Amino acid sequence: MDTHRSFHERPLTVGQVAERSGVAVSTLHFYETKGLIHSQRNAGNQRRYRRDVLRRVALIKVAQRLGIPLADIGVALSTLPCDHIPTAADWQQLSAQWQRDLDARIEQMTRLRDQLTGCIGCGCLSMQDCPLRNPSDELGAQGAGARLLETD
Amino acid sequence: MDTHRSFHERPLTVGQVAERSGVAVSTLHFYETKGLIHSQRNAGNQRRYRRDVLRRVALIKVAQRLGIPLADIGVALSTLPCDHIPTAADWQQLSAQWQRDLDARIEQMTRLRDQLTGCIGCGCLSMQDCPLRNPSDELGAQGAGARLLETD
DNA sequence: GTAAAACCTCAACTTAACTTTAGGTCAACA
DNA sequence: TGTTGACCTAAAGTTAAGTTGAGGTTTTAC
Repeated sequence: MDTHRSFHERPLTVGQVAERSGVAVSTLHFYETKGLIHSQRNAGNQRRYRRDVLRRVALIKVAQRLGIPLADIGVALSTLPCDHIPTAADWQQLSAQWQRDLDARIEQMTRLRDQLTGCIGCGCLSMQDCPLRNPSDELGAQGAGARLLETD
Repeated sequence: MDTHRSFHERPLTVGQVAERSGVAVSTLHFYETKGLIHSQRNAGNQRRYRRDVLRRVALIKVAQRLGIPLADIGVALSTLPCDHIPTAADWQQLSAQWQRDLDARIEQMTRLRDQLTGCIGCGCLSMQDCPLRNPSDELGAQGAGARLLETD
């Protein structure tokens, strides 16, 4: 039993993490320089990862799919404890923020789709009061707010 | 009447396009080098734009909000006619593709949100059969497919 | 008719997120 | 015990999407 546990808690090499997470070794090095992940070193100066790094990398990738820049992901990840392996509650708190982001993004995309359908797709080429003109329709994590769309 | 029409069809300078579209002059130059927009030159070699360039720029920005890279936007825009000012039908055809993209993106985001809610947010930290492991869940225009998410 | 504002080109710089290369070290195994 | 594959660092290169700067020309406005 103890043997079994220690097998499963044996730290991972960078190559193993790369293979299991699907990112390149160079990317893991890169993430480490950015402070997104952390490692211990063995006697020969090689990286050894705790297994929860896999979840961290997974979350990085999920966040990237949401268009969140690495710097912001780093800030979010830094709320995780460094002194112990994150618990379910730790992860939950982290993902809650991104769920709100996602909800907002979905809503904005939906609005965009409706506008595209109702405005560009239709005959309102003069765009007298096209909803796409709305300058306050921002797409959160993307940063850039919509700009004024003039009549043509 | 004729005076009025010619006023409205007078070509725009790059500064006017910049102001009315909300993008920088340098960006318009840049878009032109990428073939995303086109201009005529006056006697003094200055750019003069047809008014429909505003719609083109607007569409570029909408597409960018969807995460579509400029190169792909260029391909889509190249389906517009160069020999005449695009009609409503021309624009409609173009936007139809992006509506499908949008639909797909919205669906994927929704799925992602549900997974985040149901998986990372919950206690399934061992992730034996976590939906986020699903390697076939791609985010179209983003290019990168989801990678395998290993158990930790 | 002249001065300021707007325009021109071309090249170099910027940021994000990586990848590649070079030159060396460590570890697994036959 | 040697050699091959995995690792190490540091620096340079890459792509996307622009921005900035230098040096010169055109337009516009008084």
